[in-house]
Amino acid sequence: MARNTNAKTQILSFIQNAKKAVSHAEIHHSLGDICDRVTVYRVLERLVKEDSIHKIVNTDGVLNYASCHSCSTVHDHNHVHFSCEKCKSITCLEKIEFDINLPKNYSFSEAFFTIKGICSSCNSVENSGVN
Amino acid sequence: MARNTNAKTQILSFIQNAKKAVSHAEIHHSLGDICDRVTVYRVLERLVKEDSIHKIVNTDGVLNYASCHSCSTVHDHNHVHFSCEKCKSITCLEKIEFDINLPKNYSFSEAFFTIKGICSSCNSVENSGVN
DNA sequence: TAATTAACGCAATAATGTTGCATTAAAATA
DNA sequence: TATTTTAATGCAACATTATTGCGTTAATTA
Repeated sequence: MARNTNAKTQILSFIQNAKKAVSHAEIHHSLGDICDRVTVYRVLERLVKEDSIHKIVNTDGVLNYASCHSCSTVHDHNHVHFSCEKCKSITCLEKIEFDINLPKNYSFSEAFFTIKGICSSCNSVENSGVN
Repeated sequence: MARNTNAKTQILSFIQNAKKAVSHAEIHHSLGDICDRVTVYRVLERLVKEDSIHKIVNTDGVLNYASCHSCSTVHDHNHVHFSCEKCKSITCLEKIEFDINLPKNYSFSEAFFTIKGICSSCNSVENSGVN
């Protein structure tokens, strides 16, 4: 049976409190010496398998992890992610709808939709002249 | 000014003839000793910048490269890619339409849409009982 | 054909991800 | 609570992927 270890608790908490999707490197650097690099990989793998967090591939190929606040019990992975070119944050845009009409004989399994651009808060900063 | 070298010619030709998007590793292994690993990286970077090929991030974070046959002069990157879970191929599904309605104050730059599933040819193989 | 310099090869280095195995500790149970 | 079980960890080694610097090669221009 799965166990609630210190590493798992802290990593999950870190991801849940983050306002954006975070990478393995960010987690490891931020949590410092609470556990080994390898443990972070293994905990992330476990959390994804348990459906506590989900994995997002950034547009540059970097893997990021996020807990989806709107997904209460079950994660709906088929929503759109937004990747900000300025602050590099990845956020969920769950409100966006899309239709999938695959060609004949294709089977659907999962959708990974990411839109690149400038996020709301970066646009505000830009407009206000502050940086 | 940009130069047409042997490495560039062969790599571009390999990508154009491929029926699916190919990774750096696939290109380097297939073309063997025509050039160094580093050169492959640099040629791919150049080809992307020149808009001769485009870069696709697979759902597992692996970068793949493809020349888009339907994009004659200018590449339209905002179409959907299909990633087959069985044969691992990545193909373009340019016919799929989607609407993007970003929330207030977000700016759009580029869309990366990938759908995971089983492709047509793998489904046919499965149905015919052959493997 | 000579000059220019983009592109290359090679070596070194960094970053990222994986595996094996002995040890540790979470939680089930006696 | 003490003991047992084994999931989870740390550490070392290794594999893969990506980047950088620099001297050399060769594609293009003059």
